[in-house]
Amino acid sequence: MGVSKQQAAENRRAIIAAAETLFRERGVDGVGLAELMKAAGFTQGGFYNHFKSKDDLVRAVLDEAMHAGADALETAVAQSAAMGANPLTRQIDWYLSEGHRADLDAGCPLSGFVGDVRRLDDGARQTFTAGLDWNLKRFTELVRTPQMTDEAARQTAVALFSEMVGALLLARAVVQTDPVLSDEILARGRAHLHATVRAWSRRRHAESHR
Amino acid sequence: MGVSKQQAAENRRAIIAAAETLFRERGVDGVGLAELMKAAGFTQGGFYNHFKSKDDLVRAVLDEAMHAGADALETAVAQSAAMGANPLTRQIDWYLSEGHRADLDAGCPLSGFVGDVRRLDDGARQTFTAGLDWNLKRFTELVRTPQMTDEAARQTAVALFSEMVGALLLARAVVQTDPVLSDEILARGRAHLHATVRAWSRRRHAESHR
DNA sequence: TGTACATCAGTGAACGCGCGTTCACTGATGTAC
DNA sequence: TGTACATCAGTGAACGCGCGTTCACTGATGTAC
Repeated sequence: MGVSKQQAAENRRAIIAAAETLFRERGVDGVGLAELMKAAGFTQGGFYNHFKSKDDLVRAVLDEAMHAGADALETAVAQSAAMGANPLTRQIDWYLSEGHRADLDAGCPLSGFVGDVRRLDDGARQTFTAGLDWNLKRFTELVRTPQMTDEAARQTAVALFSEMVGALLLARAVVQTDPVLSDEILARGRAHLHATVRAWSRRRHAESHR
Repeated sequence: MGVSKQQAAENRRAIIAAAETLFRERGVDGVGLAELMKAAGFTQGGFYNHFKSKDDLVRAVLDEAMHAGADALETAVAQSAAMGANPLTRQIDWYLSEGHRADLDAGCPLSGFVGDVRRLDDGARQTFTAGLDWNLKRFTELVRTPQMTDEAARQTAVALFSEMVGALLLARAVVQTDPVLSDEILARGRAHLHATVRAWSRRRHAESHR
């Protein structure tokens, strides 16, 4: 068909975007290349002009998703700072919101792919691991107060994030069959995480008055 | 081949057991019926003597896994009681142990299937939901102390279990690529959950001295 | 700046393969008399 | 209790289908002169 290099690069991005949506909704194994290429607006054969194999695409999708997730977190933190809000509290509320539960396509890639990643190839697993690593480091900074040790901040960040992921996944797993239970899991997760955040600030306060 | 009714029932159980192992390791979509029947010691065609379809088998597997998971929890609680140990603390330590992380085949079915269940058919999702529901009720009883309200016990149980599931899934997702991070997630999960349990007993103590 | 040609992203048909499911058949089990 | 027959869990080949991948071909883009 003859297409400019710029157009080709855009098409590649379109394939990755379509694949990310489909993979998150139905799993990597649940989506064929023909369907995927059609969703991106192309025919099946063109796939191998952009990717060496389906595994290669999966790696590209994970890579893209992790970068987008990191960007989204930074944007949210910057917005919270501009509004004078606590970025951590806002992140908790967004993460365990009904909107995020429904937004499989574009939500947190760590919870989106955590169930599949074990079965993906080594490159995809490394990308996922790097994304989790970055996320936990960033959370550690958000959790941190001047009074906290490195150790305490890290401990808190890992525990907080684990609870966020667990609550979101459980809420998503049952939302179709028991929306009331699903809502309850989200609400109790938010309440508990808020209480935990409040508990530290109280502790910090107490320590600073010693 | 001509087989007694008892033998046929045992064979059905063997197929379910083989399927559970394979489904947990590689996902429902990642396992074919031919391979599955071979793993159970039969040829492909016999499958439909026991199940109406693959979806029917998936439902049977979920059902079996949920009952086995419930039995395992009751057994653990009874053992803890017999030893005079706190069943909740012991459950946390087991759940976030390296052994449970490695034991995909027979560990908690809720964390084992939470990633897949969204994509399974309605029967399987209902079985999963019923299993989660039971589990949260049972956890609420384990968490409960005479001083706690129903509401507080339920709140705590849901938050605890979410964190356990999230930490286990994240630890499993990265164990191959970064075992140090994986171990850290488990250890920090245990530490945080223990601290949370301790915090309630302190609070209960304080309240009872009012 | 204009012409000649190599590049390569696109098309769409085809490949072998494994999928879930169906089928005709076998023969010990289990039942009816 | 013994014989005749229906049942049904097993076998293994076959079905159509969609999978990931390969291929020959097209034609505008992009480069060399």
